[in-house]
Amino acid sequence: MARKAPPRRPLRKHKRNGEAGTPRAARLEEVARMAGVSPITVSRALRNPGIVAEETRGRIARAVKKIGYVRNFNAGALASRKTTTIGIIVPTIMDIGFSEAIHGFYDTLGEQEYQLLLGVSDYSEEEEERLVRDFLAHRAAGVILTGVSHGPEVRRLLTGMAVPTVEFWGLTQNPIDLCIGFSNFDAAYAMTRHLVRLGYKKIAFVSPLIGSAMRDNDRTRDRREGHRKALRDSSLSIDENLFASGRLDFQSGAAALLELVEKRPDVDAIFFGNDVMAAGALMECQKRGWQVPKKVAIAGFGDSDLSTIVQPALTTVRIQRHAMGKRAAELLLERIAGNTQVPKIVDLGFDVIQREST
Amino acid sequence: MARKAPPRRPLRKHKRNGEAGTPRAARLEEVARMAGVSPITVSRALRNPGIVAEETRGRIARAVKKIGYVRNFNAGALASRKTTTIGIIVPTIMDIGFSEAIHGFYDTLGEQEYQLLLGVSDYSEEEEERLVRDFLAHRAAGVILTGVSHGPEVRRLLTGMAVPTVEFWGLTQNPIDLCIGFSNFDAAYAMTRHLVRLGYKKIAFVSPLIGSAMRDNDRTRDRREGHRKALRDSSLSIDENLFASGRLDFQSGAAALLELVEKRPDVDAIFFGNDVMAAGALMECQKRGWQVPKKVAIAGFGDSDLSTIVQPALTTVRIQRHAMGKRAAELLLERIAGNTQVPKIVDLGFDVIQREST
DNA sequence: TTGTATGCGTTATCAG
DNA sequence: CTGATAACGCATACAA
Repeated sequence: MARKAPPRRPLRKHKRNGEAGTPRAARLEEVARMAGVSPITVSRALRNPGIVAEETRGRIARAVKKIGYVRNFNAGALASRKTTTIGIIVPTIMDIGFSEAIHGFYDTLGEQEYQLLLGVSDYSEEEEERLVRDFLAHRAAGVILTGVSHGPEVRRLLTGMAVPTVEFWGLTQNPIDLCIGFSNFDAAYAMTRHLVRLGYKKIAFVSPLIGSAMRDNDRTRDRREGHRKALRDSSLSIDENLFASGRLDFQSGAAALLELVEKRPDVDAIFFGNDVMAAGALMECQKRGWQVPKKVAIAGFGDSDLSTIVQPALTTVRIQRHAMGKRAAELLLERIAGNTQVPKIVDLGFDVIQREST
Repeated sequence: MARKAPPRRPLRKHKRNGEAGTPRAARLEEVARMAGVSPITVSRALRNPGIVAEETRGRIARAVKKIGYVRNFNAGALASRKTTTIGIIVPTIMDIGFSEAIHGFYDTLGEQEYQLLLGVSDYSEEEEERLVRDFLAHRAAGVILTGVSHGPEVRRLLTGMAVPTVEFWGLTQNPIDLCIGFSNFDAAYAMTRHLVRLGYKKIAFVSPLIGSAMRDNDRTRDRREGHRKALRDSSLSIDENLFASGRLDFQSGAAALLELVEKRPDVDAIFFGNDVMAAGALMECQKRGWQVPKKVAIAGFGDSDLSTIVQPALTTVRIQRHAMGKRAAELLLERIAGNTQVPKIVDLGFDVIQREST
């Protein structure tokens, strides 16, 4: 029983890269050796050329080129606990509004040597949370979220890890960190009031449903509520037959138009929660020879390119899509840079654009 | 002179995290301590739960939750020399075609726990090269590029680091690694031949110009050349007055139409290199009361949603936008997984869709 | 302006 | 199924 433990052989120090199997990417050290300097000097030359002597820098540059050295952000991030990665989540990229916002980010980020991690949530809070987790696992320097309502974990994660965050496309008094956008409620309210002023009495509202789950979301809900409030404030009755919804595409816009006209033949205006649906309805009117806005007025939301192209040109709500992205990125970068003077809530507003369809 | 060197004080081992200043993200080790296991076990439980005893796994899960641990991909990537990051470069996201392709990637990547680094090159080869470099610095597991012509460095970098790569939206016999798409040349050729068969003789072509540099690119060039070849093969003369170009938007489509009609009043068909421009031209015709296709036939490229909505519905070339993205991601993932049976060149083809505008 | 020593948080490898 | 140890490639802190 009382057997002695076997004498402990010294553990063989294992080299992970023993065999010359897979070719490895070049390391800083190899560049350093070739340039006759230390690795840290190469590192400096690459990140902050100004602080390295010109002559040294030249030798390093040559070595880098010759060896084909490519930086390793992962190692760098680990050592410095910093990254130049920004994570952004949009519900979809099939909506030109979000595409344009992303375009806006790019105008700011591109020049600043930041990389963009893109997440598409498909309007799902669960998916959004998963994506936020991934961004944090990447130790993203900042995160941009669409809208102002998220799962509870999202806020906890982001504040817990103290990651600069911008919520855009909506407004709230209690942002996770910063927020920039416009009030969906106010915008819809304004449009409906505008329609009332034009003399319309039976004003319908169409909610776009989105994502594979075909749900609405906080933005859509806010718009619908803004519309309802405007009706109440105008002493117009709220008739549930004047509400419809449908998938966010041309066809469903046309379908919603027909549905409403059938339910309430006397409907005199339809406010679509999205330009695309409004354009679809406009096309349907054209096909059927219905005069717009004579038979029925049509308004959209978003002021996409479409709205000036269709006939008649579409009355719509203009929002600052590109600016929203651009400014969001600017705010985020300032925040990351440690600027404490960054405004926490930025309202970019909206405009009701009266054209020919109302 | 002969002063002795001062006795070497032992260097103070510096702790980087001496002060309790910035709160640090929790580490694997802390979770391990709380769960009463070693860090490596936690690591395993997180990455591959199956190989850890259920009971152990439970304790670990609880500790993770309590501590609020979030994985650190940077450290993981460094240690394993692997990432779950895919880099993709598109020329723009303002074109619905690319948006839809990205959407396609997502349908594949999302479920596979990969993250997406997005690069927008704005149709610039220099920018594309910079982005590829960034992706490599992130040690992306794979890269997806738009089109098949790139700066020379791009190929060198990608092959040099042996990064699985898919080029999409075009076809070439000599891909960097894999490629999937359709022949822009053949597609345009087919459309023009189609127009010839319909009896048109004066068939114009409009090249969309893109990016802030307003250039064309290999895809556009291929389409134009396909068109020219079709004319030659049909024994139709090539008249430079039947070529125009303009920014890729509605307005420029309308402008190109007017320009062509002015230069060649007898133009009987116009093939636009992009649906958006074609739709713009269609709108212009409608405004002016020009019958389409009676006065002039109009064809587009891309089969976007627009094409079925405009009146008359637009004849166009359908390409597999969503499938291109989805399949590209599938190919890439198989390649990353080490599957050597992946086809190197995948032709998704195209279809000429005859509607009412020709 | 450059170099030395050390740590970043994880995973591969090998042992049990 | 779990653990001990040594890398992974770079940047910070400090010294020279």
